[in-house]
Formats: sequence, structure tokens, C-alpha cells
Amino acid sequence: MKYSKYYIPTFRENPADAEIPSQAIALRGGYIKKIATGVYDYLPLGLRVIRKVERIIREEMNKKDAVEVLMPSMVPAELWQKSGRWFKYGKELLRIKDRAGRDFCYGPTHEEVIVDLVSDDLKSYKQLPINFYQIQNKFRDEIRPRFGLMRAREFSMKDAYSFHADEQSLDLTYKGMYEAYSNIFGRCGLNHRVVSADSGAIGGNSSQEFMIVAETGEDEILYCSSCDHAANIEKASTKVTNKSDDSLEVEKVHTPDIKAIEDVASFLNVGVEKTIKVVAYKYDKEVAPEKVQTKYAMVYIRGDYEVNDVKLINRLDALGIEPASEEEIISVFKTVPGFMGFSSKASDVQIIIDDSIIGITNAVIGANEKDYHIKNANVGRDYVIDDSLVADVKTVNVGDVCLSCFKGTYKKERGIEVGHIFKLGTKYSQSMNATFLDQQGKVQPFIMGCYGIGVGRTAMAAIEQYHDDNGPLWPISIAPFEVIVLPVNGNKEEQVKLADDIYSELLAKGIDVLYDDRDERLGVKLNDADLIGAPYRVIIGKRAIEGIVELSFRNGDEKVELTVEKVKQFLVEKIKG
RNA sequence: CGGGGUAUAGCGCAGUCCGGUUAGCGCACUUGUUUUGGGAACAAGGGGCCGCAAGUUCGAAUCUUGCUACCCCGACCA
Repeated sequence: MKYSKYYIPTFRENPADAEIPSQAIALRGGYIKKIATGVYDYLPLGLRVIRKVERIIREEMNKKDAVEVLMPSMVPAELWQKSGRWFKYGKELLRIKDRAGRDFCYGPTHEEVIVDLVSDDLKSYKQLPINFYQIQNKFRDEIRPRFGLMRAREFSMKDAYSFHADEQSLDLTYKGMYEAYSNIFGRCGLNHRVVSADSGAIGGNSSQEFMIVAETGEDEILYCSSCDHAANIEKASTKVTNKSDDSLEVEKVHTPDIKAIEDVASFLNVGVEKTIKVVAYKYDKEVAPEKVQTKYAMVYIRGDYEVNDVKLINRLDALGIEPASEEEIISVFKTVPGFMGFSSKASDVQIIIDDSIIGITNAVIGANEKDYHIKNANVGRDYVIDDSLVADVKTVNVGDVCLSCFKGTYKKERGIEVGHIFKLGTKYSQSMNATFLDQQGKVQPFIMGCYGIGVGRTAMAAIEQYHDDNGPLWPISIAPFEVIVLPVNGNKEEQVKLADDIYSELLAKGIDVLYDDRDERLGVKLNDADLIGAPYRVIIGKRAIEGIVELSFRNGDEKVELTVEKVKQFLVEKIKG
């Protein structure tokens, strides 16, 4: 490609909105252009990167016998009503009416459509297993889109859906997808980590996320210092141990206007791990099909832990939760904000006991009375614990013991979720009545798996992981161009001649080469080259007369002067060899 | 959805408090001359319904009201 024929609108200054390096670089380097919140044009350079990521994905998916299809972006509401998600999915689902007033949505994911796609023809166990995939744009009307393509509303996703007759078959395909994903991110040159994860709104029982390690990542990962266990913070769990002390006399203590758990602990001169805090929630629950009721819950948890929303939502089987207001704490929970304690007089409040308070002795907790706490509360004597209410709803703290090996402790890092694989089970085949006949001639719902990759997000994560102040340092596998050929002075005949020669030769060899034939000053061309981020750069300057050019590398200061033939040979070997 | 903020040329911004000719600056863009190994210099240009709508006024980018878009923070603990 000749630069003069191409379109790369670069900017000298960083865009004002950019919050993270990948966003700034993608906008400044002419990769993407924002058209609305969370909606972007892919400019030629950005599209090249996307296409390269897609190609790697296709190759690795095909290797695992996955079959490519393309489903529509607009999906009739009917299918979503059938699965029950038309009602459940909430405001993230972009709903649209056609001219006749029929409801559609812009697909945020395609479980319903794939089930419909196979439902007429996939009828026998003999046809199983089968795994379909597509690369299609999705639309999710995110609460807060941000970070450019990293969390866009419209985005490109590879999604795959597998169908099985039994669990063993699902396990095999799941494992195959795990391998495919490892290969994909490996080939993209990305440093990634696999973590166990919550399966979220899609449902299912087992899932893992592929995370690109990056400081600016939106997800928190906990990983073990000793074994290879790692989990999303929404999923990680630990075993909390409480030191058992001799039981002391229970007493009510005056704690004037002392509400925050740390303040209470230091006021009473006890460790925070000796306190129990009580947290009040309001949540929505679907009590009957399409019938939502607002309910209330209170969580007892050790003072040094935080409630994890996702775990609590799962435990309550809630559609969503929010903290109860002070008014509600008084009127519904029948207690006092800041001084909540055991056995409030509230009826209709779901009680959840986090297992972190099991075994706690001489605990401090609110007295359900303004300005008073209870000290030295002990189980059995001062309160009872109903085992059926015990759950794990806490967020693991750094330093907690790993639940996998019980040897190491958790450390924390941030990551960008680029891939997610799920074992869905029969959730969609059942709700949508998609069945096959097994070997005994019995009707069975399909057992399903589902596997997603954020294409644009993967590209952005690569910038996040590999960049400097001047632009991206693309891994060669997904670089928009592999080589930039750059004559210093476009008016010098010998330079142009050499540049033409190298360009056409590399092009003929199938290398992605950009020839900067613009009549620009060297500095301009070099800065744009930095923003394009091609790993190799051939600069044709003064020594062109001798047939000598300079080869430099995007990821370092190293430069070598070589003859034209040597450069061509080197690049062809490096890139095609 | 709650709170805060912004909206002036393709990009980055000043001007708005305190209304007053022709709305400015840097970058980018066009033309010319000189330059030419890391975003050149000089000169001459083109480009604006000052987010939209209504109002106040002799006069509105500037004041008032409404709307829209965009950005940030929050939606997590008493």
C-alpha cells in the first residue's frame, strides 16, 4: 500500500477524552473514530488489525472443527421471549420496532438464534457434537461505555455455540476451545492468564475467562502465590478462620455516633476481625414469570470483608441489587442505620450469613439501638445461626488463603477480559424446547457450551500491553503493516528508485508493506510510522547511492545498515520464513 | 438512574463573570519561496448557523428557560 493512496488521519495531540493509552493511540493514530458514545468507525488501519485478529481466530476455530455461520444482527423479539430473556435482559438490550410495529432487538449475544437455527435439522445424536461460530457485531447498551473499543456498545465478537448429547462430549469440546483460545491469544502475542469466573447473565455452571494482564484492565484477578489457581474477584473464594477465645460476658456499650466499622473497632479497642457488620439490601426478584417483586435482604459479614455483589445476586437469584436507604433500614428492617444488629424485628427480610463469621468469638455488632453496640456476642448464647442461611458472599481479600492448594495466599492484579468460555448445560435448549433423539430413541434437550472472544477488545488489549509514548508496538501477527518503507527525501531520484524496488519486491513476496511516498519531512514520516507501529522499518537515505539502506525496529533503538538485497532477504526470511 | 462538568473550525483551546463593530489562538488544510536524517521557517489564503430552540435586549458566543449530545464520578458496606 502506498501512503499517498491510503487514509490514516493521525493527530499531533492526544484527544481530550482519552483515558487509557490504547484509546489515545487508537484515536490519535487514525485506527478508529468515534461517532457516538460507544460507537466507532473502524478506519483502514484499525480494520487491518481487526481482520488479522479475525483471521487468527478463524484458523484456530477451524482447526477445532468449529463451523462458521453468520447470524443476523437484528433478532426478532419472539426468540428472546421464548427463552425468557426478552423480559430479563433489561436495558442493555437495544429494542427496536420495525414499520409494522413488530419488536426486534439488536443481538447482544446469539444463544436464542443459534438454537433456532439448528432446531429443525439437528435431530439425532448421530449429528452431535457440533460447534458453530460466527464473527458478528453485537450491541449492548452498556451503563457506561468507556475506554474506546475496550468497552464499546457496538463491538465485534466471535461467538461459538456447541451442541452435545452428553456431558463428556461437552467437556471435550470445552477443552478444545480452551486450547484454541490459548493458541489465539498466544498467536496474537499477548500475555494472558486464564481465570475461573462467574457465568453471569448468560447462565450455566462452569466458566473460565481469558484475561490480558494490564494495569488499566477493568477486571480484578486474584491469583495464588503458590499454585496456578486464579479467579475473577467475583468468583474467588477462600476459607476464613476465626481465632477462638474464651467466652466473655456479653455487654451493651455506648458508642456515640460511631458507625463505621473501623471506628467502632478502634473505639472499643478490638481488631476489625472481631466485628460483624450488617449490610442491608434491596433487590428485585422474578417471583412468577415476568412478575418482579422488590425484596429486602440483610447480610451478616465479618467487619474486614466486603460483600461481593455478584455472589449476592447469585445467592438471592436476584435480577439486581442496591443498598437499602436509611429510611428503608428504619421502616422495613426495623432497626437503626449504623447500629444494625442481630434479630431485628423485621419480617420479610431475607437473611444471609456470610461464612466469615462462623467461629467468631466475643464479637462486636450493632445493638439495633442508636449509639449502642453489643460486645462479646457469642454464638449459641447470644444468637443462633441457621445453617441454611450460610453462604459465601464475600470478596476475597489480598493475603487470604488459596482455596485450591491451601498453601499459598491470594495476590491481586488487573486484567482485560478478552475471552470467556462457558458450559451452558441445557438452559437454552430447555427453555426453547430444542431436542434430539438419543441412542435409545429418547427425546433429550441439547447440552450446550458457548465461547466468546471480543475482537476489538483483543486488538486494544494488544496496544495496552505493547506501546510507548509514540504509539503501539504491535506484535507482528496483528500489526496493520509488517514493514514501512520510508525514503528520507522523495526528491532524490536514487532514494525513490530504491524505495520503489524494495516496496514492489516485498509486496510480491506477500508482505504487508506500507510505502510512505508522501512529500513530507522525515520527522513527520517517522512520527507517523511510530503511530502505525510496524515492527520493521526500512529507511532509505543518503547511502542510497551506494545501494545501502537502514533497517530499524519499532521496539528498540537498534539500527543496521544493509545492502538492498540483504534487507529484502532478511525481511522475507523473518516474516515469511 | 443519581451527582458533577462541558458544548466556539477537522483536532486542542481562549473569549462567556461584566452583552457592543469583522469571534480569536495553536495544530491540521491550500498556494508560493526557502528548507530537508525525528512533527521546519516566512508569506498569503480557505474553513464557524459559537450544540438546538425559545425568550430578554436597540444589540446575545456572552443573560434567562427548556431540550439535546458528550465527558467524569457513583450506583459497595452504615
